[in-house]
This record gives sequence, C-alpha cells and structure tokens, in this order.
Amino acid sequence: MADDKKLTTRADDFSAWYNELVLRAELADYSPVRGCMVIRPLGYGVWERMQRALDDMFKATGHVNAYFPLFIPESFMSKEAEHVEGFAPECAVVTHGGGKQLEERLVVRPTSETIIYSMFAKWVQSYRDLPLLYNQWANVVRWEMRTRLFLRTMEFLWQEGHTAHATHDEAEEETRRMLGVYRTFMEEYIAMPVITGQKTDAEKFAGALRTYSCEAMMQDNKALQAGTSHNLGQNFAKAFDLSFQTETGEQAFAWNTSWGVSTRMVGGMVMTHGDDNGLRLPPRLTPIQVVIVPIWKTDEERTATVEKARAIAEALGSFKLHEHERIRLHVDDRVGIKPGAKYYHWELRGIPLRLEIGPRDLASNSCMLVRRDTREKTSVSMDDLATEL
RNA sequence: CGGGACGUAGCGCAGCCCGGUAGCGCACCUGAAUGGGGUUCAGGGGGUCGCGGGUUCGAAUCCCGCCGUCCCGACCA
Repeated sequence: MADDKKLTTRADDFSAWYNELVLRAELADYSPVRGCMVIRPLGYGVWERMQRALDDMFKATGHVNAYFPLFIPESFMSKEAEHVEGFAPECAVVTHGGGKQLEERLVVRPTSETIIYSMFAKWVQSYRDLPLLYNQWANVVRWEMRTRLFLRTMEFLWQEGHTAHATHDEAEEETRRMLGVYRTFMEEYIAMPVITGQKTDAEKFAGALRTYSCEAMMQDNKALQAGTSHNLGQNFAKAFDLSFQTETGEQAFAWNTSWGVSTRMVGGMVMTHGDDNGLRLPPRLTPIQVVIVPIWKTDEERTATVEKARAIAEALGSFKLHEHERIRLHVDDRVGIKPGAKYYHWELRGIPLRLEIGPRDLASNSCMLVRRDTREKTSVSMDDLATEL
C-alpha cells in the first residue's frame, strides 16, 4: 500500500481526510458489497480492546452474555407498532432458502429487541425471575442509503444490552447506569469528550419510552452519536407478553431497557485524536503501544541493534501496566526499508511511542524516545527506560 | 431517494474532444550501491480499458442501455 503521499489536511477537507486516513492506516477497507466494510487487523485490534474493556464493565454491573439468532421472523417486527415503523424501511429480508421460497420471510436483525423479549417471555413467570440482565455481542444490518467507513455501514458490529425489570424505576435506574458506563468508557479509554442527555421524541429509539445518548464532540465541531441507552417502558413486554406474577399475586408486565455501542466508536476515536500526520491511538486501545525501530548500516550493526531491540521488548513486555495488562511492544526489524520510512509508517498508524536504537545509542547505552502525539524526541538512558515509559 | 463527480495494472491517474490495437507515477520482483526522518541506479513482471449492444475495415476513444463506486443533502448506532 502506498503511504508515500501526504494526507489531505483536516482544514482542507475533513471528510476526505477521514476516509484517506482510515484506508491508509489500514484500519478498514471497502468491501465488494456496497456499504459494507472489511475491518483490518489494526482496526479490529482496537475494537477487540474496546470489547474487552466494556465487557468487563458490563460484568461488573451484573450482566451476563448470551447470543440470539441473526434471523427474526418478519411477524415479530410488526408486533410493536412504532418499532416496525422505524425499522422496516431499513431491514434486509430473506425470502428464499435452500432454493425454495420461505413460508415466512426472515428479517436480518437490525436490532434484537423482538427476538430477545419473545424469549424472555418464555423464561419469566415470577418476580423472582427478575431482573434479567443480558448482553450480546453481535453484528446487525441496516440498509443505509449513504454509508461511511465505521461511522455508518450497512453491517456493523456492536453490543446490545437487554434487561427486564419488575418496576419502572428500576428500569430507569438501569438505563441511566449504562449510559454512565458508556460515558466512563468513552472518557477513560477513548479519551473522547462526551455530552450526555435525553433525545427528543422525534429522535428517540423506535419503540422506546425515553432514549438517552452519549454525544461525542469531534474536531470538526460536530457531534457524533456514540452510544444510546433506552428505557423501553412496557412497550415490548406488552407486545410479546413478557409478564410475571408479583409478590402480591397479580399479573404485571415487565419493564425493559436496551443499550448499545458499536464499531462507530472506532470512527469517533479517529476523528477525536487524528491529526494531519495520521492516527493517534489512545494507549489503552492500541494493539501496539511501543514500536522499536533498530537502525543499522552494516550486518554487524544490524545483528547488534536488532538483538538489543528484542531484549528491550522482552524486558519491558513483562512490565505490568495494570493487574492483567502488560506493555505491548513491536520490533520493526524489516530489512530494506529505511528508518525514516518506518517512522512515517508507524506515525500514520498512530502508535503512541517509538524507540529508536542505533549504533550510537548502543555505544552510549541510551536510546531515542519519540512521542506520537507531540512528536517530541528525548534521549533516554537504557537504565531509565522502564520508569520513562 | 434528489444533486454532482467518476469507472483504464494492486493504488493514483493520463489517453477520449480529433477512432489505428494502451501509457505514466507509486507499489511489486531481481541485482548493485545506500542506510539516525519518506534511498539511488539499472533491469523486469503485471491490464478481457466496469458490463452489454450498436456504428465502423478498425472502438479505451463515437452512440444507446445497464451496473457500480465516491462526494454533498434528507434519514440513522
């Protein structure tokens, strides 16, 4: 892939800058199918780290993971009036299978409220069965008119939390709690400033009582809807007969919430931190935190600097950042590519720190440490390396 | 779905107006020299010119139809 031309600048054309950056940094690529994208290893590596952190936060707030099917009977979608009205225009529908026309058409899930609450209805009889606190990691499909890499694709990856509660207040508390989890994640992991608030009736989720949203503030002064949390009231419970017997023996409908964040957050991260030199990946989400570039002229120097680079990678690789997290390093020992070209390569990809180790550094027992965010260079003694990082 | 661009080698493009059997840059392969911020030179491989039809002795080029992509708007995680 040719990285040899300069990026379009943000000031010139923010939208072109974004597209070029996503492609050239190899986060994602266009697929043969319009509106769909291939998420490449760097982009997927970021998404995996997002998943891991969020999943831990969901578990810590009492949720469990499960998985519901991709296909939803078309009739399910119509059971909640507002829901079908909102989603029907953007549904992909399977009409044939095994060479035969289907008796009932199947909707490829645009979201899973209907299938999940139909199952909840089977599993809940008593107030003792509540609350149900579920989450699933899945792909969903929405037939979008106009798409953009990560920000709006026809198929995207996300998580959707679905819960059922005995009372309105408990559901409302859950809705707000998860909005808070999203906010914490976006601020502490993506380092992305967000404003939270309630959506208008026109903008709320199709079928919800109330929708709360995390609006992330981007460099071009636009807001990106980065996460939503819905109080669904009893709308779906009534549609799918999700009811239970209360402590006093009466029948009551459950109160539901749903909440989701998607691969759109990767796009938000790009637009929050990227600059005219490329990506800047947040340290907690980047697959590689430190890239080590050995520099050599002769074969002897190559052997020596590569060996030193690997030794450093191994030594620092055992260094714990947090309880279960170690520093993630990569040694770029590719032959035939000049050091300068490697610098550009890793800067474009937003790797936070770069260590340069050449023959002169070996002689002085030091190395050059370069920050991606400020591009500031400092010479660091080998002995202070761990502290410096 | 409305408006605008565009489809020629992996990527970016020229050639089209004025028809004559395809070219440039980057990337890739080989060799040599180089090597602390995008190396240089030499050689080399790679293309049913988006698809279908028409005009013509001959179409990347002209005509008709279709498909697709990107950008801007309305709608959305």
